[in-house]
Amino acid sequence: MEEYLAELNDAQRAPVLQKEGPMIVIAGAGSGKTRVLTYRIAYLMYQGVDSFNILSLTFTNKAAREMKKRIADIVGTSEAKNLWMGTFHSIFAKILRFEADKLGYPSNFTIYDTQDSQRLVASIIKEMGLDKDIYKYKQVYSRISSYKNSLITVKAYFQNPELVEADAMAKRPRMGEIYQNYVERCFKAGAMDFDDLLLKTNELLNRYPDVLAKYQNRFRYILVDEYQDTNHSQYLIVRALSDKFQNICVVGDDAQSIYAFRGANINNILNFQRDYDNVQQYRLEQNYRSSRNIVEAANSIIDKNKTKLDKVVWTANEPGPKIIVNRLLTDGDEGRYVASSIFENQMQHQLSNGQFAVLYRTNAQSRAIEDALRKRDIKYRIYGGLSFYQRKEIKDVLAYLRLVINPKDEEALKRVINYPARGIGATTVDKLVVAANHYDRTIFEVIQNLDRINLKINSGTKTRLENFMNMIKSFQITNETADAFTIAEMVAKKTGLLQELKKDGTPEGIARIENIEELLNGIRDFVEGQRELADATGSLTEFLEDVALATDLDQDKGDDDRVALMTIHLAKGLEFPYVYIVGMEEDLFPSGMSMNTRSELEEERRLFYVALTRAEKQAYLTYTQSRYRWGKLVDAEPSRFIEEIDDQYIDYITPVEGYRYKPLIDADIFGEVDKSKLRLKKPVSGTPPLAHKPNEEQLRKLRKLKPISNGADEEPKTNLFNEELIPGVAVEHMRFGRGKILKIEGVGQDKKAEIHFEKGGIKKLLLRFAKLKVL
DNA sequence: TTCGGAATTCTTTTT
DNA sequence: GAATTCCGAA
Repeated sequence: MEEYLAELNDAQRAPVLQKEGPMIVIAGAGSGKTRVLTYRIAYLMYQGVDSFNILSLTFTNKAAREMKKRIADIVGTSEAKNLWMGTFHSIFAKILRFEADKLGYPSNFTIYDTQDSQRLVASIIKEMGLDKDIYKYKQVYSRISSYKNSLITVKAYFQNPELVEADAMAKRPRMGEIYQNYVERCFKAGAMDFDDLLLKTNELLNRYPDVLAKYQNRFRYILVDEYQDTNHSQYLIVRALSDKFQNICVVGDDAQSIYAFRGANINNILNFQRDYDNVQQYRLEQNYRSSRNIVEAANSIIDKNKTKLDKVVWTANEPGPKIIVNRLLTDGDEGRYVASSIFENQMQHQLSNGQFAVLYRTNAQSRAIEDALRKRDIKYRIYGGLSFYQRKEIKDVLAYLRLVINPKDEEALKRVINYPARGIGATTVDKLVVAANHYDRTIFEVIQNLDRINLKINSGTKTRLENFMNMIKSFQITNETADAFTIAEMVAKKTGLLQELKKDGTPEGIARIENIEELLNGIRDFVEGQRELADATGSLTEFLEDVALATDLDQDKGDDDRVALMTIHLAKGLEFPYVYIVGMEEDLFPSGMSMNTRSELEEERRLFYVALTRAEKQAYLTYTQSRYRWGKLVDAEPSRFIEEIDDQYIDYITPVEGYRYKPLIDADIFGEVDKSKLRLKKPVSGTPPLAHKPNEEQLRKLRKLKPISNGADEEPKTNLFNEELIPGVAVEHMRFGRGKILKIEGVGQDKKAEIHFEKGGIKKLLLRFAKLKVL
C-alpha cells in the first residue's frame, strides 16, 4: 500500500489518509481527483473497513467500473466485488427494487425514460381535453421534473400558493392536475421515471426510520464524486444516509458545475461546511493534465465569474503551444477545417484518432463534423445524441420485453400494441385507455376482461386484442424458466418485428435488423456476464434496468481507435491530447437561451471552462461567419468567450481574404445541363443516416469513380450500392442550400435520391441522397 | 383503420 | 434538417 500512497502528492494524500469524519475535496480540473477517490477507497479497505460498508456515487457507471477495476488491482478482485459503486440513479434503483413493496410498487417496476414520460404527459393533456399549444407536453414534463427534483410532491404543490399562482400566471392553471394524473398513472403502471428514483428514495428513507437505519449502518463510508452537480433530491439522500456516522467525503469543483438545468445546486458544494460539523477541507490545485497555456487561459476565463470558491489552479507543465482560434465561413468549412487539421496533426506527430476530440454545445452540430471526417476517411465515434438504445427498432423490442416483465407498463403497451400493425388502431386504444381510467384498472386488465365490459369494440378487433394478449402471456410463461436472451430472441421472432423489417427491404430496414441482432448479442453477453456476479442472475429485469440507466459513455464497444465527438456536457471528466471546440459563436455558445440571467451566463462560462480544460496538449477554437440553423443560413458572431481569454494565450489564424471552399454543386448548373438527361436513383424512404454508410472499400471506389462512367456509350444501370437507377426529370431549380434543392417529378418530401447528370458527354454523380421536393 | 404525403413546429445541455 | 401533427385517400 505504501508504494501506492507514494504515487500521490501531499495534497492528494491528505484526504486519502483521513479515515473518518466529514470532508470536502475541492479539486481543480485535471488535479487527479479520481485518483484520490480510488486510493481513498482502497486505503479504507486496507485499514480494515469492509467493502460492504462503502458507498461510492459517481457520475457515470463507466467511471464506477473503471474505478472498481483499479481498486481491484490494488486490494484484490474478490474484495472489490462487494463495493457499492455507481450513479445515484442506478444505486438507488437497486435499493428501491429491494424495498419496493413498502412504497406499493412491484419489485420489477419499469423505469420510464424521458420519451416514455413525455408521451404519457402528452396523452394526459389530450385526455383532459386541454389545448396542446398552451400545454406543451415537453414544457409540462420539464416543470414536473423540476418539482420532483426539488421534492415538491403533488400535495406540496397544491399547498404552495406561489407555485399554483405561477402556473396560473403562465396560463396553465391545470398544471397541478396534470402533475397529479401523471403521478397516478406512473404508479398504476408500476413505473418510476428518472426523478422518481431519487424522490422515492427520499420518501423511503423519510417514512421508514428502520429502513433508514439499515442503510445508515450499511453505508458507513460514503463518497460522492462531482458533488457540484448534485440536485436537492440527491443532496437530501446523501445527508440522510451519512447522518449517523458522518463519514462523508465529497469531491467536486464549483468551477465545473454545469447541470443547473436539471436541478443541480451549486450551493450544495458552497455550503457543505455549514451542513456538517468539523468539516475538513482539502484543495487540489495542481493540474497534471494540461499545458500551462491551457491552464492559464482557462483561469483567465473563470476569473470572470463572480460566484466561485477561492482556488488557484496551477501547473508545472510546459507552456506548450498557444490556443489556436480560427474563423471559417460556414459550418461546412468548419468541419472541413477540423478534419484537415486532425489529419495534419496525425501526419506531423504520428498520432492516432483516439487522441482527438471534437466538442460542441449542441448535438445538432455533429453533422457537419461527421460529414467532413467521413470524407477524409477519419474514423470517429459520436457519443450522446441518438444512442443505440434510443433507436426506434431497439425501443420496440425493449417495449415488448418490458411488457413481459410488467404488464401494467402502459407506455410499453401503447408502443407495441399495434406495431407491427395488427389492426388495433388509435381509436381502439383510446377506448381502452378511457375504460382503464374509468374502472381504475390497467389497460392490460381491461383487455383481459373485454367480455365483462361493454366497450364498443367490434368482434374482429376483440379477437385481435385477445391474440395480442395471449402472445404476451406466452412470453411471460417462457420467461419464468428461460433467460433474458432466449426470451428476447423469441420476442424478436414471434412478434413479427423482424419480418416487418425484412419486408421493408430497404437498406435502412436491413440496418435495423442488424441493430436488433446486435441487441440480442448484447443481451447474451449480459446474461453471461451477470452469471459470474454474486448478486445477479441474468434475468430480464436486471437487463432492462441496466439499459434504462445506461449512459452513452457507458458502452465502450472495445473501441478501436476513433476521434471522439460529443457535447461538452458529456466530456466532463474526460481528457484528450487534442481538443477542438467548435461553434464558438454568440447565441450558440453561450446558448441563446442561457443569456437571460447572470447565473445562466456564468454556467455557460463554466461550461467553456470545462471544455478547454479537457485538452492536454493543444486546444482549437473555431467559429463561423454564418451557419445553417434549422435549415437556414444564419449570420453568426464570434462568442464573447473568445474575447475573454487573455490574448497572450491565443494564436489567431485568419483565413486568406476571399478564400472559400468550392461548393459541391454549382447553383446554376442547370443552365448548362440538359434537364432531360437527369437520372435519379430509385427513391428510398426513411432517414437513418447510418444505413448507407459505405465501407472503406466502397468509399475508395466512390472517390475514384466520381465520373460514373466516361463513355457516352453505356448508361450505368446500377450504382455502387447495386441500387437501381431510374429515370426522373428535374422540373425546376429551387432554393440552393442544403436539402431542398430541386423539384423533381415523382419524388416527395423526405425522400432521398441520387442524381446524375450529363455534361459534355461525361456522366457525373451530381449529388448523393439529396432531399427533394415533389412538384 | 391504415397509409402516404405535406404542413407545422422546434432544439441546449442529460440521468 | 428532423420530428410531430394533420389531412385526405384507399
